[in-house]
Amino acid sequence: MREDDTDWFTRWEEELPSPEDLIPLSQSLISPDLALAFNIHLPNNQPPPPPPPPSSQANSSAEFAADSADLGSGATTTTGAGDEPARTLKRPRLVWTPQLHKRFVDAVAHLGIKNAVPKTIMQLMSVDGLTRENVASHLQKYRLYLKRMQGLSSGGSDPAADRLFASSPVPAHFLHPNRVPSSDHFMPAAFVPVVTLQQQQQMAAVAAAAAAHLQPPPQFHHRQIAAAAHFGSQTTNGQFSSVMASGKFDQSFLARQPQLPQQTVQRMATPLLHSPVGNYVEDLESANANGGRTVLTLFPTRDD
DNA sequence: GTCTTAATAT
DNA sequence: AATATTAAGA
Repeated sequence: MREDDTDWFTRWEEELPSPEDLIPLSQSLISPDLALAFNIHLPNNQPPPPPPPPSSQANSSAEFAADSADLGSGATTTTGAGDEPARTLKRPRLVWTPQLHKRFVDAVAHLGIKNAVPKTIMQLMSVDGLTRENVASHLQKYRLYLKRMQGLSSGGSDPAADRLFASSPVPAHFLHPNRVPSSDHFMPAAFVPVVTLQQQQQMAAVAAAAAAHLQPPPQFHHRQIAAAAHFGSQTTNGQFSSVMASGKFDQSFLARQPQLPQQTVQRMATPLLHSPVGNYVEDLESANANGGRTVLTLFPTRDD
């Protein structure tokens, strides 16, 4: 049931969110309970404009949350009151949303296999609050995923597994390194400064509720539910196909060669859009016997 | 010091 | 289950 998809990058580009699309909402980290208790609702986002070529300039940073906009750049804050938290405080678990993962994949793709190490990936992603460890951990898992993928030539596709990873197309070079991406195609428009929002939080919550066959809180709209439910289900159709006919390729990315000196990564991320805004929202994992675990959710925007 | 991998913890 | 943390080796 796998179809060939050699145009994945086309789709990929199309899916790049435009600056207007992202709502840089700065928000201090308020305690999850607080956030949930007051569950804040998002402004909304405007209809998605077509994928503009790089050079579109945006000014989206206009509307900041009246609530608490400072935190945006600087230290991680945990509670609105104090602002010297970082140290010694445990960060909430990061939730790798499809959007965030996409960013990760983009970063890896653009760095080139060789430079795609946690630190550089992290830098390229330029997601405020994202740590090297976050990336390292994700990278490790992602590599395992790719490896697994190679094992499968035809036939099996484990649908249930790896939903997240399946949500972003795997660049061909990841699988067959023979090709050099540099000279060729794409270069995704521009990274947009990220990120996070409560939209996300709500989406996640709704998705969780949906998954748990629960009834979502009344304030959510159907569209949101649909969107939330959608992500993760498929999104990506036939990304792998004849690629691995021969069985094995040079796993340059999977099994890394000797270390090489790392060089400075120039963040191609939206150099001049607006100031990097980092926001996180704490979210409580609900609907599960989890004991209310706190998570860090970084999320850009919509989904289609 | 960073990276990678495996194992283990939450 | 997903993510974090740690250990050990390069």
